[in-house]
Amino acid sequence: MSQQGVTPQSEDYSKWYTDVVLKSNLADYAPVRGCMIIKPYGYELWENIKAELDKRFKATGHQNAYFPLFIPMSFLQKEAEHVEGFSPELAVVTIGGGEKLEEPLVVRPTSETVIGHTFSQWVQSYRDLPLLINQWANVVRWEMRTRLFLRTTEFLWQEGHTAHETYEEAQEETLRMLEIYEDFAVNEAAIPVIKGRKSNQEKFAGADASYTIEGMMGNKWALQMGTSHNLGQNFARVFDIKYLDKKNEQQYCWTTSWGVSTRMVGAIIMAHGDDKGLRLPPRIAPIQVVLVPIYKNEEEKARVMHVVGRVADSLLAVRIRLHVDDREELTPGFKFNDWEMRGVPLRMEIGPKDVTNETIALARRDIPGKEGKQIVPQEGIIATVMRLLNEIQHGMLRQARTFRDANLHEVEDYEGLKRVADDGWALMWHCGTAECERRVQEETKASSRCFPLDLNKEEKPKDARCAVCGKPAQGKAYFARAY
RNA sequence: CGGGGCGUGGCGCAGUCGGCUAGCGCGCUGCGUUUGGGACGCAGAGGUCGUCGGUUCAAGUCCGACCGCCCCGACCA
Repeated sequence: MSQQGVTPQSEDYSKWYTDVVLKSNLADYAPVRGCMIIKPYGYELWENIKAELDKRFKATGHQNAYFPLFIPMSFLQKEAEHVEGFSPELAVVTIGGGEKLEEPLVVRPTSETVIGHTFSQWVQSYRDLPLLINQWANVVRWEMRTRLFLRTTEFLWQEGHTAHETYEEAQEETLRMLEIYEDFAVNEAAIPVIKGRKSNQEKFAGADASYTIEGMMGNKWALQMGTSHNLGQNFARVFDIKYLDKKNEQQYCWTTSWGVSTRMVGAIIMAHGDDKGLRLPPRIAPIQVVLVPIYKNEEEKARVMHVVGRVADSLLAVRIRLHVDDREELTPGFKFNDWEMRGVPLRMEIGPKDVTNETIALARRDIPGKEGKQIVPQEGIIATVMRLLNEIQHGMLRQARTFRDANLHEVEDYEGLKRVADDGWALMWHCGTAECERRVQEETKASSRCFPLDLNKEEKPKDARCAVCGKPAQGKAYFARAY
């Protein structure tokens, strides 16, 4: 790298983001436009995200399976809204083995259709329900403009697909998975999120209702970090997913789908990163602790490395993800900066003084400068590290929440919305109509994010009117600049 | 697709009133000295100047076309 560090956020947030992704070794541009190469460090982060989500899916009775990458074009065309929504961004295969194909194959942009087709064969009776399936896969959407992790032509994700006997069960599932996403975001990624329902305009093509978790990024823009859809009987009808109920009558199933993608990595970068680079929450960080040995000569090296080895072994033994940076050609100072840029939550230094005093120097990534440093005894280091990692995890969530809450504003009218539109999120009564949302987006660049579930529980006042157009309000909605 | 910027060793750039062996910083290799907040010295390796065509005694430099990338807007997890 020619220059050290990353572009400051205040100078150019978007440049900062790209710098962080490239310089912290998460990913790189690929030779194909809009595609990326996820490097080992970035992939390990994704694997940790994946493991935590997968654990939660299994715990709620879901099973993993795998469906094909290629989908017959005719499948997509069965659901009118679905095909209309996706056709502009499809990659289509027309030649196979040198021969023009009878029917073009779509590279999956999502799998509702193939899975719908399959479900129709798997489901016969109410005894087969609920059917709870998830798949980890790559998908392709031909986007006009791409950004590393946030929107790439090909991305990795998880898509859950379920079928149920009743609308209520499907709705329950839809919200259960939304809560799992929230739980992951808050407790693993340390990002507070707002759960809400998408407006008609923003919902998934083919869904009856879409739900979202929205997170606030460092520039106060919103990012949809996960979605969950109640698909009603839309896909059941076109793919003939039917079951025989207890009264021996044929019924259409109620289906759901839900997904989280590698975009989550982008969320983590932008919700926590600072001018020094990445900051990773300990629970999902590929490296939780980096240990930098310090010595001047062979004699010191021998003494230091002896202690380094002992400390490293003890931490590794209790599954702490520790990395010893024993590169000889770099100075400790360089390593400190390097690992800070790469977001490692906790740094340990062991030098001659520590060998003599039986201590270890620690530096927290979440607290900059001297404040975040301390010298601790080698004795009891496991407990110390575990405690600190836990504190860092909670500290990061607290910081993100304080920032987020400081930038949420309730507004009474359109003027109020305009005032906060490019510097935070605006909560207001909203009619939910397409015209209104289009107007707001054109005039303020802010788009409707969601009707937050928590804030729309109570009966709304009879005279609640849209803050922008004055028509009867559907509920309270957040508007914000969004990725 | 519209607006803006840019293509020169791995990365960041200079060189562009045409002129001789195409430079600089970082990185890389070797050796030595260094090492508690981005070390230093010496010796090296590495470039069909985005592509194609034109003008010229001579093109990184001028002209034309094309290709690609990045940023800002219209579609989306």
